[in-house]
Amino acid sequence: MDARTRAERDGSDGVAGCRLDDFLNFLAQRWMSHVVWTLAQHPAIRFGALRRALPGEISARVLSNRLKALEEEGFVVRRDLGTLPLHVEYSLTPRGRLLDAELRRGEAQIGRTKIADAKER
Amino acid sequence: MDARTRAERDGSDGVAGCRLDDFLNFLAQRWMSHVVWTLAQHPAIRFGALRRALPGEISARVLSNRLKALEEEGFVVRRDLGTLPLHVEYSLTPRGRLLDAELRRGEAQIGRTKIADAKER
DNA sequence: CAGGATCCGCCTCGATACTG
DNA sequence: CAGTATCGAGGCGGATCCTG
Repeated sequence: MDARTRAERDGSDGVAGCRLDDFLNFLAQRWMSHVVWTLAQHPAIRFGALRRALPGEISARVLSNRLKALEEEGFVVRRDLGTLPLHVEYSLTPRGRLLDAELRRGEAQIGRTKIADAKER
Repeated sequence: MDARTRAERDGSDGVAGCRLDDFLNFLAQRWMSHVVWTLAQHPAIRFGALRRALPGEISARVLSNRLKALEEEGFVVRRDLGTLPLHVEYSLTPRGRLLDAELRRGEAQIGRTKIADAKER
């Protein structure tokens, strides 16, 4: 599969907004910000607990994808604690905590701003 | 059509990340940040010029949608200058300039960070 | 020129079933 | 328990055609 960023595929390199674009896409993925937010409230948390801690129903598949992505970007560490029944803990890295701080800041900045849904009309 | 925000549909009201979620979705829509960035470089700019000023090819339909969304959120003003051939100018509101500043700040914060694509694997 | 209307492919997510 | 594999549905964005 094409592993390049969207900015790269667009040939829009060198123009402001590229890296930012990828960053926004990364964060805007469904559940992503919730996952970060929830991880930030625990020193470490297991897969199932994290899943239940999230508001609403997130499928295991998606949670797994998000955690993997976060890990790849260095926001999260995965710790496998032996076996049977499987125990895995996730926690934010220092960089992850920075991200959380940024998100909180963003939320504060938005303040009372209302943003309608992003649907096409 | 369902005009509620995703956060509302998820029943995740009251949990941190809702409004932020919508905001991220809003900004992460394709071309959105580029449109804001480009608008910020002109006091006012016409539809076609804006279209050509954007890096890569954006369809008229999508640009129209983005501008409409930005206008609805109070980031952009649309000025219709008489008729034939149609002339329409778009420009950022003070609030829109604030948004641009935030985006620039975000970009600076990201710095040399690389974020991989948001695709599923 | 500035868009609206349509059609359509692709991607993302959700649900379900399965495994070490 | 912590995932992976597979399938299907819905939504977003691109292309094309059309109009005041």
